[in-house]
Amino acid sequence: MSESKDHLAQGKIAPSRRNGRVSAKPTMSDVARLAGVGTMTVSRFLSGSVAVSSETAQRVQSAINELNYRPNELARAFRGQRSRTIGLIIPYLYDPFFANCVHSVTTVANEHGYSVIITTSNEDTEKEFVEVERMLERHVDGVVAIPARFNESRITRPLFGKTPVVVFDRPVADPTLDAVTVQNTGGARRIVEHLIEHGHKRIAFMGLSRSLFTINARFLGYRKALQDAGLEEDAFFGCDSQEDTLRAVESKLRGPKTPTAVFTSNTLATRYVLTALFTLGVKMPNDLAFACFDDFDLAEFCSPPLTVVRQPAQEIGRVAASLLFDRIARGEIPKTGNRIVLPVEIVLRRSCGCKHRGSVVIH
Amino acid sequence: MSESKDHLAQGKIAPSRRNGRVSAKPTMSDVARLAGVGTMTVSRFLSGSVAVSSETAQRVQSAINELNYRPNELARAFRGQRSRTIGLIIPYLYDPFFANCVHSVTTVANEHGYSVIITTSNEDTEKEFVEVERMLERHVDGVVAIPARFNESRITRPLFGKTPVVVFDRPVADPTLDAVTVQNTGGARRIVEHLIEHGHKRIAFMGLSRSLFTINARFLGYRKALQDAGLEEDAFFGCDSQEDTLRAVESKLRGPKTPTAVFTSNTLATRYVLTALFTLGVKMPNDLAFACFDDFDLAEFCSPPLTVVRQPAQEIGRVAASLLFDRIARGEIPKTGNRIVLPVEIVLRRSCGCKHRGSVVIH
DNA sequence: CTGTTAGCGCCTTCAA
DNA sequence: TTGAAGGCGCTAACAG
Repeated sequence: MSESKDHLAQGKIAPSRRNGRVSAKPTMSDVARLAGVGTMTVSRFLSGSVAVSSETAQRVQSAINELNYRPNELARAFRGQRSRTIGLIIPYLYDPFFANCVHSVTTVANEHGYSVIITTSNEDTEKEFVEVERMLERHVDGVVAIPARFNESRITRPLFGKTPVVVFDRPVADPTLDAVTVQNTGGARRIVEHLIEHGHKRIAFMGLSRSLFTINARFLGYRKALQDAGLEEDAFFGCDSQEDTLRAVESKLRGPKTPTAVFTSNTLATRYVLTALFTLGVKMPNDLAFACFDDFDLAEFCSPPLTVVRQPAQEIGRVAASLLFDRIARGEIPKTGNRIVLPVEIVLRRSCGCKHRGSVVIH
Repeated sequence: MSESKDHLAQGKIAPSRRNGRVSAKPTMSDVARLAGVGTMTVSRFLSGSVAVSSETAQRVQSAINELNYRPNELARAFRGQRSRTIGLIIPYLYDPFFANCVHSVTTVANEHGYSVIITTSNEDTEKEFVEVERMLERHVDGVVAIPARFNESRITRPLFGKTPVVVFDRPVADPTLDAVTVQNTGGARRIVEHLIEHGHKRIAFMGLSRSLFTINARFLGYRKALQDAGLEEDAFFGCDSQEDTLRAVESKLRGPKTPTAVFTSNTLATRYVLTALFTLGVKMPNDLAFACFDDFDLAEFCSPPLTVVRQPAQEIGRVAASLLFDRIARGEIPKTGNRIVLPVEIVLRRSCGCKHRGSVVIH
């Protein structure tokens, strides 16, 4: 009895204390008090989990309006099991491919009523690790990630406990994680075959580090195409900066076996190589035929328009996010994750030497 | 007495209950129990707010290691005043300018030990509003936003209560909000003057809606330049799609007063107009001189290389985020917000008719 | 249909 | 230097 009296007393002094604090946000019990009901009635009214009489509903609603009450999502997340938040990790944003992926992931998440905590790793596995921990401490319900330098990434099941994880663009060693990738090898192989069909015998490959999954996969496609045609490889990994790339391009062009075509393996390398060719005054496609992985706005307006392998960026993000929400809904961690491989599209423009445009989908 | 006994009893049964639940994350009291100390000692050890004896520190540390304990950031945020989270709202991500802004905002936030909740409004003020509410419910410590269609945006002080807000790229009507923008008018004016210096008398302006702050500000710069030179305006607002833009460009070129130069007011309009010119077979800069607002990768490789007004995208995001953390640290909401205007840079390439490259900074 | 109780994990306050 | 008590706002579980 005395206990319950205590509670009542508290209930009575609470409002004045509240009013004392100028800016305290109204809480559910403020609403309950004003409406003359218990907090659970307010809670139920908000969640709709259990019916409340339409008359009380009215009163609660007006109390909410009057106080301009908003539920404290932090308290909910803390109390319950779900934070309604997912984490999103990508290397960086200035690659339009990554930016598009982010756009679709956030869109899907918001459609599910979720918030997205985003972070950029800059390909730094240590920063990635720190940020993953931060996300886990915030109890995100799941994580979508493009792992930094895939093999070295510390993104593995044990780190996440029972929090679902979907990686995309690059898989990871851990087979229990879901992964969404594209036909990197197939796409690269096909476009190099196309260059071969144009009659090229000496085709160079330019890329960033081979320790990046996508770059390596594309290199393997390039290699396969050359091997099948009995041609010799000529690959350079190390387009880490404009200067390095310029040096590499220069030495290739001055070398004894000057390539007649070049294939660049992602947007960044493409930019560096194009700049280098521009600097050196090389004319495409006559001096050198050109094709690259990753489409971008205005590839159409380059001089000449560029032949590319296009990835469905938004689609990749959408599929990865959907997969994650699937996992979250089911609540179980699979023994073996899904491995989804999306098709790419070859877009023929002029830089390869084609006179006519065209496109082919590679599954 | 009986109360305290109750608590002790609870303390004793808790571990077994815990061990019963397979996957419960260890809590601070688990650590405390294992280390044979009170929870406050663990708390103090973690925060470093009060010294603990090095011997207990040892024990606590090993307990933490053994249990692989991570503090529950959700509980902290709930309990305390700070969520160590900021909200970030942008229209969309496929504009590289916006993507770069996001990159720098998240980088700055992470440097401050903060997480970033990101959302895209797609220029939809309703979605923007909903997402702001979600962020507020999550008790973000502050918000950085590019408001959707600035005048109509519902981003105003009352909505946010005492949560600090910094808008960037576009200001809002509310003068109490901090705003970071660039020299839109000055930059546009200068580049149009440059076209005039090339001898052009009929210069067209192409843009999205004038209800977008940046577009309007750039238009005003364009207008000023023409007025000062005694020339006639020729503006089109409505580059909302490729089709609309193509139609507009076509009719301009067929009209009685065909422009000899065109200025496009952002990346999107630029892309549409370039595509239209390409489709119609217009040659730059001879048939038509060209200049645009917003630089982008590979503007260098367009045919011809494009003359642009470049905004310091990363810098804008960095300044906006820093301003926000300033506000968060001070904890007071200003009567009148800061209005920071950053310079832009004119980058002369070939599309304007220049033979030589060059650049000028406009403050 | 509605209310009461209890406690999520942490840290502030008070007491030793 | 350390510990105990209490409560942040919410909702599951149990009464009525």
